[in-house]
Amino acid sequence: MLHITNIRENKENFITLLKIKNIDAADLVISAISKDDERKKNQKSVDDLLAQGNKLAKKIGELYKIGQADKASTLKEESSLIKERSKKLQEKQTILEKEIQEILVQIPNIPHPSVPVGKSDADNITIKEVGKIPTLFDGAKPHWELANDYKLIDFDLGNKITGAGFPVYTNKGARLQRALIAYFLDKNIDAGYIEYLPPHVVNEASGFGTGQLPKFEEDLYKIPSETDLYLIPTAEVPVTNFFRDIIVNEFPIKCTAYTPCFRREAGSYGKEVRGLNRLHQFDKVEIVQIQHPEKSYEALDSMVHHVAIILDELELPYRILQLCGGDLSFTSALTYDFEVFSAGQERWLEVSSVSNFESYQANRLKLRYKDENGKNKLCHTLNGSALALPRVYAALLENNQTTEGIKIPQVLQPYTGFDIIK
RNA sequence: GGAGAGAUGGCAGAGUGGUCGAAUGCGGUGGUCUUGAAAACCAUUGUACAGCAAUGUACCGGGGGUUCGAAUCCCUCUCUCUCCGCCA
Repeated sequence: MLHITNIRENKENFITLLKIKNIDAADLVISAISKDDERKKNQKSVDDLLAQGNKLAKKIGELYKIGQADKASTLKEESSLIKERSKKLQEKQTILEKEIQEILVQIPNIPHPSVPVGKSDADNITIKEVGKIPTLFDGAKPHWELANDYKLIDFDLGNKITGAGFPVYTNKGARLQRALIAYFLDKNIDAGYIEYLPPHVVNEASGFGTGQLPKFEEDLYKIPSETDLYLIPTAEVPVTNFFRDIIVNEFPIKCTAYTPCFRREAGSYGKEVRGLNRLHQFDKVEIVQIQHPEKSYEALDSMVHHVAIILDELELPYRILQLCGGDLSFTSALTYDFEVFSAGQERWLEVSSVSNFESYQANRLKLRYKDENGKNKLCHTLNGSALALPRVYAALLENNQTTEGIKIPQVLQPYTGFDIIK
């Protein structure tokens, strides 16, 4: 959510920049500002009235003290009247505040000026392509067939106990999954990230803090109870919300967490979701940074670099994309996607998304720091996957298949305890 | 599941109807002293909104109520703790 004073100060600029996201926000921006004008005016009336009431109450108190309570009755009446009037104005104020909030949550984050214009993922810009696309032998297979042949993943079993999109990993398949998680976490810890193992369920306030709620409720699994809870769609939600309502005094804050992620993914069917390509539950290791606004883009670069190193080590061919305005998420100002080439399907699969949210989440979270003048300012938040498991897993199976079996990259071998799956 | 206690500033902890945005201690910041540091001493130190400012207003877990006036009284919700039961 954007801050209203920020919108006031950058009105034209914001409207222009939002066009990069293919959004015409002029009406929203204008109505937010005019509602806020009204809010300010009304606030002033309320404050004046309350000040008057406070003065009266003080006077009455003094009269009582000096034993002239009889003189207080007209003042009391006056005070009652003021109270009635202020109550009405306060109700109006509450409504205005709510209306402004409702407008603000509809305005997406402002894209960074460098974000390329574009309609869809077809317009994303390839920044870099690394590694050689492997040429496979005749009879090479996609990962869902490999997973079945080598008894690594049982999709049917998951289907039976839960439903489509909830695979069961078995034997070396489970071990490989666990190895990847441990390897990713170790890499992140080595890079200075503190490991957390958060709850996999969050409350509504957390969902709001990172921007999933209220707009994207249909993407989440909800657990109805007296206080509604939500299964996390990413570790970003619990981890970033650690810092809700906090004034931090040291930068950067770097966190990493492994969690399963739960997503409804309503409306995606067919080839796109085959095998591990798109799941309702998947494992992911996330990195999160809380940064000083002046350092956040530097941090974004370092996160991109960090993810690249991991993919280098895994010996997977990958490319880095800068998302165009049309593909950029609601809350992001700038996002780089990582895609690995999965040779069995001959397609690129997104395995990481690294974003700077600037102060968009921080404003919702009330996550602030003290600047050199002691004034509270909003922090910047960033996060990225390092990495999402299933598609890395798919690419490893597909790219490393040989007629002898599936070879495990060297860096993973200490974690798996085997170097080939036969 | 049963019974009880509680929620106050960064932390600890006072405050039961008016002078309380809130004592005190710790911590933080600035200063004095010191070659430097520590100690000691002095000062300062919550958040948000409105305002150029002076200042005003709101906030003592959330919401509502009583009252001229609420951190303080009442209702309600949430959460935490203790004891008993159950249990990984």
